[in-house]
Amino acid sequence: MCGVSTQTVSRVINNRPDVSPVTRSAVEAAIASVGFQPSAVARSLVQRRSLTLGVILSGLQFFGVAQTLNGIADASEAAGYALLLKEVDGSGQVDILPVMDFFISQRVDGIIFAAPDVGRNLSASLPAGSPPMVFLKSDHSTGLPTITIDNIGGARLATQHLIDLGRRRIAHVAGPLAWHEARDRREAWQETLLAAGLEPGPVAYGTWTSADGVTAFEELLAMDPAIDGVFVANDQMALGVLHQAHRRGIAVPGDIAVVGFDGMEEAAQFTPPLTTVVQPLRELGREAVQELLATMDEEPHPGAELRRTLLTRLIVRESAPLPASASTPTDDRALAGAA
Amino acid sequence: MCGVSTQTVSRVINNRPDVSPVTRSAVEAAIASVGFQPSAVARSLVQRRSLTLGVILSGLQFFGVAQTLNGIADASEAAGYALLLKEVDGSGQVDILPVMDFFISQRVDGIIFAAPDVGRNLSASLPAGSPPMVFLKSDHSTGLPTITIDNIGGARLATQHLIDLGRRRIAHVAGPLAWHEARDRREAWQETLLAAGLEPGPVAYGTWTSADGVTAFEELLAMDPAIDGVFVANDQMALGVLHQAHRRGIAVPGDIAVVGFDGMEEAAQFTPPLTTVVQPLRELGREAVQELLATMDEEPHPGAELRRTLLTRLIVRESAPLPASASTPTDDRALAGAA
DNA sequence: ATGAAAGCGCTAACAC
DNA sequence: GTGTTAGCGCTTTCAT
Repeated sequence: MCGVSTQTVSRVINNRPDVSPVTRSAVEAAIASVGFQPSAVARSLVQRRSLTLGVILSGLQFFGVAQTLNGIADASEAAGYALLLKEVDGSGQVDILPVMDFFISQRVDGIIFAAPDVGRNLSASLPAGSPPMVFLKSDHSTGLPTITIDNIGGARLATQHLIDLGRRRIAHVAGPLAWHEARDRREAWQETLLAAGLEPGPVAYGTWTSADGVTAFEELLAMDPAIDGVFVANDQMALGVLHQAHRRGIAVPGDIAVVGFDGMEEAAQFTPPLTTVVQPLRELGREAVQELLATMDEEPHPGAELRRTLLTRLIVRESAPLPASASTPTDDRALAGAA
Repeated sequence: MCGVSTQTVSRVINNRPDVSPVTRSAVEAAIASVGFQPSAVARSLVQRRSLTLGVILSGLQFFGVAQTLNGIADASEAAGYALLLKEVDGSGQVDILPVMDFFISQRVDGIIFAAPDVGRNLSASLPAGSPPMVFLKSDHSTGLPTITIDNIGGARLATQHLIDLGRRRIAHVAGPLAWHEARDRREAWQETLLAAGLEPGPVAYGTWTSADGVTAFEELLAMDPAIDGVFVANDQMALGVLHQAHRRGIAVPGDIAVVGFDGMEEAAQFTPPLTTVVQPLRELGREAVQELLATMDEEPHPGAELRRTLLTRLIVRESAPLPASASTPTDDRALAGAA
């Protein structure tokens, strides 16, 4: 100590009121001169909180995941929390337990789970001292605190739009069914068609990539050359569909109308510009953080099950334009439940 | 303690040899039954290392950044290191010092700096107890340990390809000059043209987005309607260029040939498929981690300045096809310096 | 307004 | 093989 000693320094650092101005500035000077940085590690140890949130995700290369992380980083930064990142292998079921243990040993104050899917057995076997968690991509049926995009509503929007356009033979390009999003979108597509008295068209599968969109579209055509509409489960695969249609001389939307899902910015510059369902993904990330912080504040209610759903909206562009007789149904579902 | 006491437990956890088998299994049983997780925080405190790497980046929404992070996560996971993530605002100069202080207070073992640019004054003013750092996006002139993509070589490759194609009026769509990548690519474009005895065409600027590609292309046409080739500084903006060309009835590559930069997977499904320069970004992330770990091991050489450059390669597609008389110059530069 | 003592959960160094 | 002692750098509690 270059003057007085230890306890007072702590008080200065934490801006406690009970320090005399002269002592304070003396200490501050000393700190600055040595370039001293208090150890967050030691502080975490004694205070039993790390001001750190754990994030577990997979598939950073996908638009949606990166976008969500963006929102998470944003909100946690604003709240003064650091982010401990864990990317897991996306293929196959994620074994969540080791990751949980890791986060627990790191004493994170909360965990955001944004990997594609969780083992069903999870809720039962959560380690004892687990910090609060929020799940972003599971379905609500798990009984875990969950925030999701309204995939069902979004897919319904997309499919209904194709129906309103007068299409009758509507196919679907789905994502890998290990992803909850892929299941929901396919489901809603099918139900919407049935509800409209139409027979569902063929389904092909891809792994979200644009190259898969190409092959999936080929499969659809092979299964039924007469399709006049396609709902594609994400924008990247939709790009592949548009590409292959162009290559084969199939007019979009003339012969086949195409609707995507994601709302990535680039979709407006596809050829033709893509009608797509916009997901509030950044919002999703922010919500997750806020929800987590809220949960941490009020420990009394461990039973209050969180199930929030963020709504989507349809952006209509040339790949599946408005019906001729339309009024203004562009944003027929607002972004509710947010902020 | 449910049997013996503290030190032995530590030995069991760390798999030390000097524990009797019976004691070991007893302790392990106890640990499992309580669901005990050792505190990484306390361990960090006493060992003065956190097994954590700090990553500072901005612009997660951009293909390149997310891709790099992917590589970083990959390699650090493999090496048993956790990742502390800090996203900063990309617009304008990043004030790195607060972030450094944050990381220092968190006692990270190393720092990867992947934000667009660093203040020139940095090298001088680095805090005293800074852990080893690696810079991914700065140019080598800073005197800091740096790993970069060979933007200059890549841009040269792209431009030369257009020249070889017989184009004579070659324009450029550049990124924001605050990014070192944008500066290098523009520079190399210009030099390559001059070296070939051609006058550089017009330059327009964008902020990496596909929408900016549209407007930038319009600006180029306004400046010089006779351009017959465009080198675009990233694939997303190139998408905008292709889109706008199509909209205006300009044939690609017939009237104007287009070459991008990034090598994003989707480029193969653009209309027409995009000729582009592939960057080994995931590799870049991995290299960064490995370099950092290596530096941490051998403290003796603080002066050994690291300056590695990862080479790019050109993928030729329809937007700027091979010259008619070509042999096989597709991969005329290999991915050297890697692995 | 300041200091002294104790302890957060672990490991290193040395006994035994 | 196992226990003891000490201390990592901080904050709490209680004296002064």
